[in-house]
Amino acid sequence: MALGKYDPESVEGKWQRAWTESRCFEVEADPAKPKYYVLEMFPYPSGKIHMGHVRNYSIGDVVARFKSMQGFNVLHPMGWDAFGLPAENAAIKHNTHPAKWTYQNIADMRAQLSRLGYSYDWRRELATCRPEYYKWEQKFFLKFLEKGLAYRKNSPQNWCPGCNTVLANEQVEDGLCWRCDSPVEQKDMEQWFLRITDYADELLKDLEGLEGGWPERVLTMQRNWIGKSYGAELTFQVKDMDETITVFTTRPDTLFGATFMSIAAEHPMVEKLTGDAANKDEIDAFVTRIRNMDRIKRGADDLEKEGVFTGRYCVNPVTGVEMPIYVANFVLMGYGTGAVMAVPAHDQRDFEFAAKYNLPLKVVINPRELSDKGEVLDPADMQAAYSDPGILVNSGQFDGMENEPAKKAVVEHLDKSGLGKMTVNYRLRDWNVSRQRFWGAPIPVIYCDDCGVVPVPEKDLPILLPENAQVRADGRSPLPEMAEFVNCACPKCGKPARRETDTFDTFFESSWYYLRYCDPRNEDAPFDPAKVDYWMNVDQYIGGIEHAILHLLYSRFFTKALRDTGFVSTTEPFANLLTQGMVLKDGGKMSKSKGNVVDPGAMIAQYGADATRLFILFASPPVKELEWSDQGIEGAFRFLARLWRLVEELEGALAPVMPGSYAEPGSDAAKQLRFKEHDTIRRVTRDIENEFQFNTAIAAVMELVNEIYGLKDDLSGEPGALSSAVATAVTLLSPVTPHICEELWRAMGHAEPLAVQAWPTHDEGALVKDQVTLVVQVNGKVRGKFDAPNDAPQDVVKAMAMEQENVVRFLEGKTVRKVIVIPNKLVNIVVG
RNA sequence: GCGGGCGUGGCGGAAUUGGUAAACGCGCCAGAUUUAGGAUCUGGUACCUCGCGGUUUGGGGGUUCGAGUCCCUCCGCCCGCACCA
Repeated sequence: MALGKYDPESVEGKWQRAWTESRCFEVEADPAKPKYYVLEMFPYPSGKIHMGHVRNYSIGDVVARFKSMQGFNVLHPMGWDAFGLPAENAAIKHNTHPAKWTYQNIADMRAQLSRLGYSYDWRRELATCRPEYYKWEQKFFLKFLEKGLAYRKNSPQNWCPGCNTVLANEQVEDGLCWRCDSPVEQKDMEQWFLRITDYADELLKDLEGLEGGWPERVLTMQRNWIGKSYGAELTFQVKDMDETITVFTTRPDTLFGATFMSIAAEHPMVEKLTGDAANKDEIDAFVTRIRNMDRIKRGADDLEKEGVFTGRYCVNPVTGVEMPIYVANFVLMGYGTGAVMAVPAHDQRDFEFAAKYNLPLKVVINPRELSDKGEVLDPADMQAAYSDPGILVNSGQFDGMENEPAKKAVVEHLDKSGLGKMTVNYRLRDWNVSRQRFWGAPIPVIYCDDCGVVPVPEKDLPILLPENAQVRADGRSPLPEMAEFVNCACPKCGKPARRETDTFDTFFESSWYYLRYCDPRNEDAPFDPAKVDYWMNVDQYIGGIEHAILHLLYSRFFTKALRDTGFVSTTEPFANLLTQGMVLKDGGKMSKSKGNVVDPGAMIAQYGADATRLFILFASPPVKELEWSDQGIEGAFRFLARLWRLVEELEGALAPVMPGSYAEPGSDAAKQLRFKEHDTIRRVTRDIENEFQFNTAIAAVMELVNEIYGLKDDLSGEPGALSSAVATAVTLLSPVTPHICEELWRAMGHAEPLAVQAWPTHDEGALVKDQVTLVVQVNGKVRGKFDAPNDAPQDVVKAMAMEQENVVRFLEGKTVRKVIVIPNKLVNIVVG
């Protein structure tokens, strides 16, 4: 069989068909075999794959093929995160149903992905918008309701006017909608929440177990997001009212210095406190202004502190001081209790606020240096709050204590009268999963005038998204207007009732898809627990850093919630996480507006899938950003053509031997090639296994190919040596560029596909050289090189080093003080 | 402010973890071959120097026979969180 010219298109099509026909990537759970689950974050079916997808999925494919060749039973699935807004917006634009747009895009993208030759088990493909899929999350929701993990409440929520829906806290970035960048507003709404805060501590603690497997950056981001802080809740009596206000503070040790109180504009007490205030109008105007302020402005750190006095006071429980209560613009309802005891001497914000409104400062923490001198900080001298540690003063019985132990002592003192307790506070809020959009999974509850909120009985699932819905031009969901959807009978009393018209946040779907892949066609259950037990956890998860908090936190929570509702036994979904870097062009992100988008389809058409994969894996290590280079992909193509020509030239001489199989004594050239061959096996295996350093693994194969080119003429009489080395190069490269490698493997005479061959292992014996080259240094500077027998005795090596011509020159007239010998590597002669 | 990461040729990036800095590739230069080529092959390519040699991993200092790698310090860049009480 003559190879002819390298034509990627025909080679790639041929092997893609061959893999499909041989079903070599289809796998089943088999407890007798070691498993490996490699998963790439599934795409949103936008219609077109981009270079980010190619990078993500190429990384995953190398891992999958490599592990498979190493003998693992590899689960490598692909599917579609198919609910979401773009489908709805496209449907509005083209006056069609979101499903139609979505399924068309899925078909298009599946075809594009297929052209890249990824080793997916396509039988497991899923789309989250299919009732067979979302049915099960409706069931999960019912279980969550039963367990109290889902609940409904009315509260101020993030409203995106651009998307016409609420957003979870995680979906608001710098006050803007994560999807459309509209400024997010606050709106009081009745919504469904999942109690992710119940898991705050576990989510935080279990991050320790992910150490090493997950990037430090992601762990840190999750820790910050959960935001655990230790402190106390202290309760203050409102003067002349039968009301109390509870604050959260990390500094209970400064309680004696609390001179006023600040509460958030959204605090439920505002109305009660100001009901009969003389300046009620002024207060209301202030509260309204702050509440309507856009989030970016309100969150800016240069925003001037301002507030308004409510006319009410509360009583400091330890000093009896009457503390004026202010509504202040810097107090957030979403953190702690929405009320802060103000200690202007020891908190910078309170300091600034006190200066503006002329409120008293009281020093209660004294710097140690001053205490040692018998002095006390004078409020009149203070230019800023003193927030460092110190010794308590002006604090009654606690005077003289260190402030750290005083925290506990003060709280214990208050605890006797029920006014204080140590608490832990989290920044994390419960997850709002309601969305006022159409293209999502319906939330399975019914509202009955008599019975209230009634869960849909399990037998009535799935609640289907109507196929005859007509999307509205204004973007609002058509569901509330659809009588046939809304009107239903109360499952409890049978009277007419109304169906919930909100749908789930799309992150609900992506929080468990990795479980469904284990058993995607199950019609009786979300998955067979035995299959999930076999395949889970995901051994290697690969995706973008943008999901560091959103999807990755939700999925971790979901796994724990499903564990507690009896669906799974695992507690963390993803053992190892690789966050791949972005693909850039001209130093920036590829975007339509910049006009710097490189279309993968065009690259594949011009250079082939193999060259595209090779370049994207070679140009940069996976975690780093990758700068797209048109010359770079050309170079990748050139290398493949060079490899092709090598096999073509040697074709008649090559025998279908296994990689690394040549072991005859042979000529020096054969020995040299054999060394390179086994060294390459060692390096490539190590580079892929340890750190996914595909770039250096590829470089190693290139070196081997260069070596074969250099030695081939000397080895024309030893075809076995050449055959073995070529087989090695082709095999080691095959996870990266599988098509061309299959073709060359076949050209060597092999009958079985390369994809199902065993990954080669190196022979230590081949790495032992008779002669080694050592470097001689004089005072740490390289002065010569020489060859010596492998593992020659130190004395011999030392003597040889000293005899080197150039070394002699540098030793002249000097005294040798010390000679350091690193066996088979280096000699350093220290002279003085 | 808090936390995480990074800094190596013209460029992307290597360096078996303390042992020849710049592997591999891109680009560039020269030559060969070719009707021609953006194809292919050979050689060169960190900087200074004709050369001997000297200098070089953001700057400075330290440990060591030996430092890109370890320690201290300063500078710069990127990312995340942030009026968090």
